[in-house]
Amino acid sequence: MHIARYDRSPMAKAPILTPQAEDFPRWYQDVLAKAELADNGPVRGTMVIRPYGYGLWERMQAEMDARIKACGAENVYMPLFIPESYLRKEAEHVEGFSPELAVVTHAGGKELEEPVVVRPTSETVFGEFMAKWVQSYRDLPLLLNQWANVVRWELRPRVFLRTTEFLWQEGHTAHATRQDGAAYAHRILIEAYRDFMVDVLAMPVLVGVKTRRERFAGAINTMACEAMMGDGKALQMGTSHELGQNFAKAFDIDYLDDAGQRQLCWTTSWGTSTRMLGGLIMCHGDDGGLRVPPRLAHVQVVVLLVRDEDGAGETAQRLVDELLAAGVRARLDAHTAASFGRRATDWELKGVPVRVEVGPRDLKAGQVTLVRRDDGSKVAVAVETTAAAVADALQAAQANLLALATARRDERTETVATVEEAAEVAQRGFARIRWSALGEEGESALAAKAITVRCLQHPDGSVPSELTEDVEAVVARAY
RNA sequence: CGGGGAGUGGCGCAGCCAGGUAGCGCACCUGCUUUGGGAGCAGGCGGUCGGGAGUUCGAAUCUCCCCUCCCCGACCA
Repeated sequence: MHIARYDRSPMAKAPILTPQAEDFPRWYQDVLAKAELADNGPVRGTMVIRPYGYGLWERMQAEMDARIKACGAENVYMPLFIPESYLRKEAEHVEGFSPELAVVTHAGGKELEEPVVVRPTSETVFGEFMAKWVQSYRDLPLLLNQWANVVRWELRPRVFLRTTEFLWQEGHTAHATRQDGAAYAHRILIEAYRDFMVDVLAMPVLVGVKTRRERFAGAINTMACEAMMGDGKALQMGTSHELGQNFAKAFDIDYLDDAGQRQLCWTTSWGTSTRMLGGLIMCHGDDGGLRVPPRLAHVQVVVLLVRDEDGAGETAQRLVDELLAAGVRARLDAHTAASFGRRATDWELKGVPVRVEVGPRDLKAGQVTLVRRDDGSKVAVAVETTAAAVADALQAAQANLLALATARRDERTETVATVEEAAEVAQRGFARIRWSALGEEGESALAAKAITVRCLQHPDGSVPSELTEDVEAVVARAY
């Protein structure tokens, strides 16, 4: 068994993609097009998600949905249209969202008496119906989730990262006590979100609480998962909010406790979106394109038939069948009308974790060539051991991507003492600074330089329940 | 909304200053030869040059008006 490394000679040819180091945003655009992930939609800020991109989203949905259900929530569907009056019931909420609302004023050929809003999020509709469904302490906690599209009119859209319409899941829950609501919002953040992001996406996200400035409109506490991208900038991958009793008051979500007393509920909401696709691309992508972690990949292995000679075609098909039977998401590329190099390059652009090359040359030796996308390694393996070798490679690739992303994050993170140092470090990565040394004044000063506090956390990475002296702010430039 | 650019086949661009048959690369289609790292050759399809008005024998090119988009600064999953 020999190990080789695919040498991408820098002098050989013009790069397929704009190199990351040359222009990171351009590289991102190139990947979207070349990996056939998405196009811009006809209306500014909208996106068309292509089959390969949507396949990744479907895998995200499946993994997230299982974790959300494991936390006890059930799926529902709420309407796209919301009466404008609902939004106005919670003062901070409407204030936070009004600039980006899409409002329907005309329908059915005439002007509507009351305009309807295209949901930017569904706290208000959930509030209205949770009030109806919750009567007794026995109805609590009420744990709901929905998968839907939402619309927030964006001034500076970027595909996946900030689009006017995007897909997401939004969870909404009602609880008897503040403590129970807080615990649940935290549980979702850790057990559903962080677990998924670290374990499946191989992204070493930080968790913490948002400052008052960054808090969700209408929440009393916002927690978030923050990831570092390949260029050192931060991306919020998901949020979980304690809404206190703000929405319960606005929508009369109350119940009778076991002593027959009327009590107001405590509610939460939490969401993750197609933005995670953007995060995935910018976290793991390299100059050869996307690199998809195996546990997420909807195409984990492509069996690439080099040439259909000497029974290579039958062997390739048999290997695909074997892999599928072993539970591996495998696909056959027998499109030999296209050159080998073209097809290899295209699958690398798409980031398929493992490629098995089957051709007459290897088969004469009873072998196939196994290539890993994460590190470019090539290994010759005996045909009959392919399935086992693939399984090992998938596992190793998953671990390697997480290790690489963690190493980069740690290399680009520095603990500093002053606001000036924080601003300096944030030019290339994350700066950690005592919140007591930064404060809201320091936060404002950084904001003038387009640097924000991504989250507050304890030095050990845990989520603070109160702002004790040891709490640190993670500050960075962000998408 | 403030500052800087650009609109020409699906994508990326040249042509404009010195008006005169609308071009190039990629992609796409057909054929042949290829196929172990982005194939080659030959032949093809495809554009009212962002819109309108004007100057002119003649406008992608000159003049005026309008529209749109992109990039950098205040909000967000």
